[in-house]
Amino acid sequence: MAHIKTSDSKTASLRVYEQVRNQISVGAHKVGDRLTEGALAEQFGVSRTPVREALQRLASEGFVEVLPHAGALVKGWSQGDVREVFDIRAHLESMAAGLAARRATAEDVAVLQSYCDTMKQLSQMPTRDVPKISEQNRAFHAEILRIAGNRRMADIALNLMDLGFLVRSFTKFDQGNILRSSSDHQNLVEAIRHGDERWAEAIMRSHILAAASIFTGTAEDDAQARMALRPVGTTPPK
Amino acid sequence: MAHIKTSDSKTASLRVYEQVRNQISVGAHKVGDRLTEGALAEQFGVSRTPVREALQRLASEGFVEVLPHAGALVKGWSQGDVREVFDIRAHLESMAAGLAARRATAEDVAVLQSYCDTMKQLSQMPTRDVPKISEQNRAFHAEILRIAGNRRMADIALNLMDLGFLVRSFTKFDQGNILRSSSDHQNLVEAIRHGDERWAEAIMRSHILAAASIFTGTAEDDAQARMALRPVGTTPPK
DNA sequence: ACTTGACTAATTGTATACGATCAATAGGTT
DNA sequence: AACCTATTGATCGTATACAATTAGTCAAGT
Repeated sequence: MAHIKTSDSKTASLRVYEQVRNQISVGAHKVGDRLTEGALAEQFGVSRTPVREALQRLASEGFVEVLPHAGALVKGWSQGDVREVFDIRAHLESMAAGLAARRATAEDVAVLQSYCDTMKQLSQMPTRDVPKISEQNRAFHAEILRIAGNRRMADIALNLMDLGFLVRSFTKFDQGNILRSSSDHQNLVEAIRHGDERWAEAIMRSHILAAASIFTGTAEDDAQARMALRPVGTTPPK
Repeated sequence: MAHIKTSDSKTASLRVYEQVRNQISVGAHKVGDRLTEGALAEQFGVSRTPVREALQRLASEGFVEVLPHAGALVKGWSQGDVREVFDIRAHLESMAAGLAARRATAEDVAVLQSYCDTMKQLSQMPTRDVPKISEQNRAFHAEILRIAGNRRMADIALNLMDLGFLVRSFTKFDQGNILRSSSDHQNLVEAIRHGDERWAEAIMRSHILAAASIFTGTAEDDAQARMALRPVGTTPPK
């Protein structure tokens, strides 16, 4: 049996990559699960080759860790990992906010304002649609990175941001946190509108470090994450 | 013709990756060259599969760009690209230097000092062994990143540093630049030895921005690089 | 001269097969 | 029991074959 014709024009590698990535981020694969090439190939109805490529990409982006002959492990996050990622983001994105403040055009500011407004609306609705808020949040940050004009930096920062979704503790974002975050965004728009680099940098820094403290302060639910995690820092390539 | 048994224990993918990477960095493949999977496979006596993996890794690291059906292009560098990379490095590595100043043990400082001494010796020899100096330089920076204790950041920064070898304008490092660089390193060791975060950060920042100006200031040799250049209005050093 | 369109050769994308390698397990020895 | 060693089964690393896609070419039409 050969071809169930997939009207999907993308390559199989990409489809598998996106699917697995999504499965991980919604928790379908828990931390420490072993993803073997054969199993995934069967699940998606493709051969091992595209699965391999997908896993390698996921590994290079930090979502999984491939062990030589033991399957790919879904990576867990220690508090140290969270701290690492948010530290880097705090530096890179505050730099980006500063650049954005210097470079933003009127249209850029308008776009930012619109993202900000949408998020404000969402955050005030009684039922918090956390995934949607999260999406708007990502778009807002991505837009600032775009305006900053350093493509490489944007790629790095966005990847780090997406990695954060591995820690799917959306519940940690209570109403108060969301409102504060939304307010931070509005301040960022103002700082950028006025071209105030220092202010923009400072807001972004505190904005991200605040998010970091939410995670590191209350990281309780993944006991399994910590268990599955080998004492960090030691990737043992022989 | 099947297997020439290579006593090399590494995987073929890795060997191909390293070889191609090296070939690019020493200029055996010029900017814009098309590397096809088949040709590389034949050249290295392996099948296309490991070549594919090597190329994908090289692409994810920015050394080449894979075009869907036209082979992998060896990437060139515009002045904008150089500016981007050094901007990011300036932020990440100054952050690392600050962390290192806070965390370094006596042994750490000793190691740094030894790298620094070696480099000082090399830089004072009449015949500049630029590759060796470059290697020591990399080791020095890598050590600071290691001491900083943020492995992710170290990975990112090292990759950016290695990317710099694509711009193989070693000749641009004249005696003066090398001596200044060596002196920067000694100052960095002092700052870290005294646990002076701010000082370490500042030195690293200026150290890297100085290197950036060497590249951007005299990037003349790639005509196509200039063509790809956009009047990117980023950070005019005042 | 310039565009258009079909054709061809080259290249990648994917499937499959097989051997190599390693983790896990069982069994024997001290 | 604790330790070592041989076996085994699962999993990967690589080679090879084939299908799908597209870049490049060239001739015909405007």
